[in-house]
Amino acid sequence: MARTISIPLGVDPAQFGELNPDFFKALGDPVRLALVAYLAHLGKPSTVTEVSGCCGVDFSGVSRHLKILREAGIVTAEKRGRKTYYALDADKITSSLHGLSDILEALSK
Amino acid sequence: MARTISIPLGVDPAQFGELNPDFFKALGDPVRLALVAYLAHLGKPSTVTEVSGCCGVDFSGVSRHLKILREAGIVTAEKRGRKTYYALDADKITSSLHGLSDILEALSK
DNA sequence: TTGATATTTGCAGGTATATGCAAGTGTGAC
DNA sequence: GTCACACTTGCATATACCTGCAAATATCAA
Repeated sequence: MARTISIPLGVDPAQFGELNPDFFKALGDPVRLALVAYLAHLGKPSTVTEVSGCCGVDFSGVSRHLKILREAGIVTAEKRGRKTYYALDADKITSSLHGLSDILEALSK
Repeated sequence: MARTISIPLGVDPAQFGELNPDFFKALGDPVRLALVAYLAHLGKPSTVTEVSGCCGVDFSGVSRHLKILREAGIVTAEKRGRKTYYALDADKITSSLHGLSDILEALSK
């Protein structure tokens, strides 16, 4: 699967912010979206064990989902001892959303 | 596939705006994201034929992709004669993005 | 009516994704 | 060292998805 979109002919690549399908794909799964909501609810870096059980999936699956979220720049992962703390990466999420907001702004002009 | 996420235990459903995985999943495909960018570039309601050829997929595939984008509330479709005009639905996109922005705001508090 | 245009849908293929269970890795406690 | 803990990864299965081609539908033009 492509990591970035191929800019269509006639579209100025600089016209819009970065548009990465992997970012949206990562959020396009109900479990991962629930994990994001739950991480926001907890409001602090949390472990796989802590967030498991909120989505009805095995913790191994949660681990995999968190990896996908991390690779998409949605969460950060920090290892401390035998625990890994996952937290929302607000800055990266914001910048990933800019591509879309730019499109909407361009439309209203 | 679930249409909405199941709210994790301990999360107040009213705390965040609507979070629909189908919205993000629709944008999580390189072709569909390119279509969105191209529709924005054209800046006007456009037909399947017009946007086809910008993504290297058969027009039948483009038709299917546009249907997915429509069902996700990203584009509108209006039939006029034998043509169907697709256009970005800025309002719906904006409101779908609010769920995420709400999360980010809640984090910074 | 006949034919061209515009789009949608059925079908079949290949590929990708999500899941649970079990096994593996690494770290800390004793 | 030995054990439990926290997490990750391999494997197998089932499901979902994207794609092109061809056929079907619908509208307009002549």
